[in-house]
Amino acid sequence: MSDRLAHSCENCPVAWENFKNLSDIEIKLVNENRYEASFRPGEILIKQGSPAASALFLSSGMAKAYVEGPDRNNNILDIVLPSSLIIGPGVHIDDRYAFSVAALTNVQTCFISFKIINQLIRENPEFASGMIKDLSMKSLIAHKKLVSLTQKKMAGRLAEALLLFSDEVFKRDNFDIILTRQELGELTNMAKESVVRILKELDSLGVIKSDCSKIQILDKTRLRMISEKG
Amino acid sequence: MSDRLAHSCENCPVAWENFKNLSDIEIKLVNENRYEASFRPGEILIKQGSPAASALFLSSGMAKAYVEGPDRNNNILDIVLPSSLIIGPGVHIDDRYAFSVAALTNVQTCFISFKIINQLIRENPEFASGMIKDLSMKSLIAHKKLVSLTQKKMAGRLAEALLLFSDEVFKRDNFDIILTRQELGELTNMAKESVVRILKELDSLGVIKSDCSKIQILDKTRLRMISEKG
DNA sequence: GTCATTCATTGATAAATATCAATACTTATT
DNA sequence: AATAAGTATTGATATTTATCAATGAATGAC
Repeated sequence: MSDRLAHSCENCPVAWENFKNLSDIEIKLVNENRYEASFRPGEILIKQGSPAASALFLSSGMAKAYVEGPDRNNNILDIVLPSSLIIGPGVHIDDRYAFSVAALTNVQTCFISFKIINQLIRENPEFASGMIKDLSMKSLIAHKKLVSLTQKKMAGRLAEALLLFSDEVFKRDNFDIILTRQELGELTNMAKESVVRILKELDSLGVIKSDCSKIQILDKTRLRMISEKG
Repeated sequence: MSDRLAHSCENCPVAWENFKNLSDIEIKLVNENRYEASFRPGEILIKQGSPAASALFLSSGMAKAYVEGPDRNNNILDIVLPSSLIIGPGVHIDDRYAFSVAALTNVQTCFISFKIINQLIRENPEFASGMIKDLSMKSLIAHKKLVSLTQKKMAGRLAEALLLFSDEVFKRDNFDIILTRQELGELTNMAKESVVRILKELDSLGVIKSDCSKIQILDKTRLRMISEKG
């Protein structure tokens, strides 16, 4: 992890949408209290339980947000991409991060002191409102995830994960999945062996082509059906 | 469901904590745009998917918040008690309720137009901040629920639910559980028959006494252990 | 009070999924 | 290149949990 200060928020192409609600003076404040850092794959950006002092943004790369359960069992909550605010809900409650974040690729990040964020919430109602929208959106996603994990069977959950990568993360139909089978299991709540078996099954059905880390979606309509039918 | 306007927010003993951040004029505004309604057990206060115009508070009674999955499978998210804000996260996003709420007992409610809430968010930074805290707290609870539902086995999940009733809802060790076995299953993500079997098992272990709707916790330490060990 | 309906319980069985063990394959390191 | 460590795959098996079917108990409607 190497530190340096670079670029500027004013014209950042991957700035958080809510920063558009800030005045020039306010965005300058953010910019002056911003620290860049870069991470390599596997390195931990945020550790669950540690004191939460900053909000985090990726300027490039991908990371995973996950909760560590008892017995080293993890649940991957989300694949984190640039432009999205990473701020554990615990920050507003008990000053602790409620989940961990680890780099999946090389990652460039900006840390912005939570003091500044808090000040902006109090000074700029539009910004506060944007923060509420952001939290609400994440809450909605969490609801969906809960229903998916509890009501769908393995094939449906894995299909959903593949669609996440295709539609949201890579925005293409063939990609190098950046998660191991173990991690895919942590995302979809199943054992790594089950991930392997269901990938193979989807492959033999002709819905996808799966060769180690390379995934190609052949029949997206069918994959969507499997995802929805559970 | 009968309507009438009564009491007043100014000295409501079960007012939402965040209303304490409002000025006299603001609380008056809330009070003037408030409608009371009462419901009987089973009646639906909020229907998932319907247009979201109001925030809801219980002034007395208990309700269940639940998401309706495909195929009439429900997940009970939470038991709702007085003093807590009920406002689907969808309200800030797409003006739809993201979950349903149904009365478990006779229930007195206050509906407060979301327009007013939104206005207060923009005019009163402390109130906005309180709203962010509230959303964050709910988000934290959702994380915990996710981990619990995916990583614990049935006995652990049911033990957790019993502790919820004992510690949060009734604040006593013997109570008339207000959920059917079916609903207990929707809360803990298991079949109603499994609920019956595990209650029986906990009973024969001497941890609880379970007789239809009457539950008595005999060994809370042990119950907590079962809940934590999974 | 009687009937109908929902709710609770039980046992038997089936389905879903995890675990274990062995092996092959990759990747990084010396 | 040889070794080691993590990763992927496969088959066999065990565990967990749901489903089905039958019955009794409780509750509400008339």
